[in-house]
Amino acid sequence: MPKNQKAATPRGRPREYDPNQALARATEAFWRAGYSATSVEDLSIATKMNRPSLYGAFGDKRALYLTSLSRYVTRGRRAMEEALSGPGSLRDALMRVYERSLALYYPSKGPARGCFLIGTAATEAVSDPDVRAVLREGLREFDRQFKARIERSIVERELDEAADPTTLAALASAILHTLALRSRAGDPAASLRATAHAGVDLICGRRTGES
Amino acid sequence: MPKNQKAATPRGRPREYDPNQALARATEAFWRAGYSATSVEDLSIATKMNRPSLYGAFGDKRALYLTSLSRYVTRGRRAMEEALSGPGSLRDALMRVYERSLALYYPSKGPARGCFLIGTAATEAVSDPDVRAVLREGLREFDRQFKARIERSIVERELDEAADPTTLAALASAILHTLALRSRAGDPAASLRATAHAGVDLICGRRTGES
DNA sequence: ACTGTTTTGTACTATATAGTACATAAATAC
DNA sequence: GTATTTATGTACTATATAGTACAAAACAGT
Repeated sequence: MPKNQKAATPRGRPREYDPNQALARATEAFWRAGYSATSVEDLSIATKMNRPSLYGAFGDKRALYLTSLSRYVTRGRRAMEEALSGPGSLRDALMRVYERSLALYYPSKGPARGCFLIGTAATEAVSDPDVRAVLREGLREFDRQFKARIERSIVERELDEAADPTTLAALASAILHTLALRSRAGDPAASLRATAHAGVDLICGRRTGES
Repeated sequence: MPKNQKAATPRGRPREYDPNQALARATEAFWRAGYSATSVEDLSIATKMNRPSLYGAFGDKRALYLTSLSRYVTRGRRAMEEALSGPGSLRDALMRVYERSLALYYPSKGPARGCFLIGTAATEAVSDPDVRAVLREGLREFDRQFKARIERSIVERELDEAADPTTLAALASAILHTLALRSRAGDPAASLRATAHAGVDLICGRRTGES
């Protein structure tokens, strides 16, 4: 039996928190108020960890924020892969992405909060190069995925082969960005759903107004 | 001669600051770092006003931020009216809006900063109803102006009368939103210009890839 | 010159916040 | 049991920050 593997029960006093859940709670705190307006005290309360445990587990506030952002981008990437690779047309796939995003932006309880990355990292991005890098790479990742799905639609003759996947993907992302922003501005979900539909119609080549 | 008018020279010690310029400087400070990360001390330095003068002139930090936001929206509305009412096609008008926005988002000196409203108010909007109201109304104002210009294009037979001005305006705004966001994420201005062109092509009814 | 008015600049208080030192607790290894 | 290891909880320090009190300064009117 090789003993390289992590010990079933580590040495000292066991943790009283679940690191993954704590990170989720910290993310929610940042999501509501943004990076700068969230104090370490707020994070301590949200995660139910005392301050020294927080520092021990995640480092300082900035490191915790960057970890939260990375986790959010990773999970977003997976959710998007799933939504885009599902059955149906390009239109179906895109609408699945937007519907899932809206479900995230409007939690069943609590106020509309939009996208964690777009809603909070955009503010810090100008003054913090690391946040900017995470934001830029996150947005690029979404661009890439939209682009790959659009390329597939061109290969499958669903879209005209004259269509440019890069710019169409940028526009599919633009729809996502406007949903992220407008939900945080308090727009009703129904109006954003309509916007998403109109955007998808345009991208998929149906002129607005046609039935 | 009626004496209701404001005195040419008011009573006490004259101000050593220009209120409008001070507001512009405060806006720049908020623009860089966001509302929460900007301290009153930062604002005092940026405006070259000492703290008591700041409070006397603009109230507390939050009031100053709301005033800065309102001023930005007002000026943005005027700039947009000008850009949209200028000569040329709908395509020309929309591109003027985007070009002017990019000029604002990428200052000649200093790092890219995106849109002040979108880049900073979106973060505060969830927890501050007043900021949320300014953000929502600001976005709506831009929607309204795009819509009015699009309606004009329909009347003038430039656009198909089946086109829906409301959703097309929402998409024109979406292009603006993605520019605002991506510039803050550090994307190069040239790539955003390409995105704007692609979006305008789609809105004005030219399929991507056509010459 | 004197008075009243408004702004400025210094200095202060009270609180919030980040980060850490240290004693205690809870587990494993022997 | 005893030592070792890791986590927890309290308490502390140092700094940052918001907001204000108060005296001095700079003007107008008389």
